[in-house]
Amino acid sequence: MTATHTGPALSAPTLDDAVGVLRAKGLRASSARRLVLENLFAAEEPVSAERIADGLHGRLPRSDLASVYRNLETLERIGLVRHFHLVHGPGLYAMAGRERDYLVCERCGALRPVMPGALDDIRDAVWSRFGLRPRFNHYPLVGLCEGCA
Amino acid sequence: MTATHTGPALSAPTLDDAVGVLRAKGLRASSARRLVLENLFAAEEPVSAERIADGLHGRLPRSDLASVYRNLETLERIGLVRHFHLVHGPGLYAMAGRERDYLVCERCGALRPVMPGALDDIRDAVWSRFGLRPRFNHYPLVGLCEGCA
DNA sequence: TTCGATGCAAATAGTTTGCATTCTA
DNA sequence: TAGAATGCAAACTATTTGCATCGAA
Repeated sequence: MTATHTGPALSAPTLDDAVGVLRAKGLRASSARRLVLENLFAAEEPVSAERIADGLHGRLPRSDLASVYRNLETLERIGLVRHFHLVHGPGLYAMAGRERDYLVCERCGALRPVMPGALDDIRDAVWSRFGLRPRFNHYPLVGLCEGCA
Repeated sequence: MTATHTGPALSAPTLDDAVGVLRAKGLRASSARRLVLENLFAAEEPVSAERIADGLHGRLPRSDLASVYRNLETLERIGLVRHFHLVHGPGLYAMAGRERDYLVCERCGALRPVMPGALDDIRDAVWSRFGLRPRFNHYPLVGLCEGCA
């Protein structure tokens, strides 16, 4: 179906670890590929492909957008990277293990990140009622916050 | 924030009801607008703007895609129509009150529609823990089904 | 020295916008 | 008959693909 990697996040706390994973998978650690990883490690927040291509607004060298997309797809396929969507705008990418789950108010736009474990009860409830083990890190939970409800 | 109508779904079981709502809101019941409504009433499933523009594959006259989008936005703003997204592909539109919530398996693509009320427990749990009243009808719940987990 | 990866350009999908014209209320 | 809505074309955003070339293993 989707190319989404669904196993456990690979452990890659540093660029060198990530490069090690690449090699272990028989993939090449090209300079463009490393640069994508450098961007992801340097970014404190999840970033779009566009933002990676412009080197986080020039902090790093710029790279080709199509190659960025190809590399993000590769890195996601092997579990080093995850991407998700907010309500508007491009997909956002982060190193696996750094993701948060997001709650978004559809009226005021308030965005609340929570640690992935915070939604485990909810996940369990969906699993026992519907036989689907949901991840809430691909799409945010969209609704009305207390102020807007 | 978004133009999404967040109040209760308007009651419009027939085309004439919907036209009545339009007029009550001071909006015009142009023929293009009516045609969009006819498409939505005629479709058993939620449909894309493109599919409406081609008259449900020719069952109805075709209309201009840009106008279809504009009309869907108008109809959604006043609460007659809702749209949501699955994992891939265009947004899908349906008359308000006809929507389902969806559970999608990210591996095999299995799509399971449930009545909106079925997720009320989950909604309540999210509300009490996080102060967000989620709707699960804008994005599906994405995860792994029993077969794929 | 091979084949995976790159960079450029062009294509694609989905949606939005500008504007002169048409039609509803 | 005023202004809302239309239809066409063009722009736009996000993403993907084709292909000749390059470079990591």
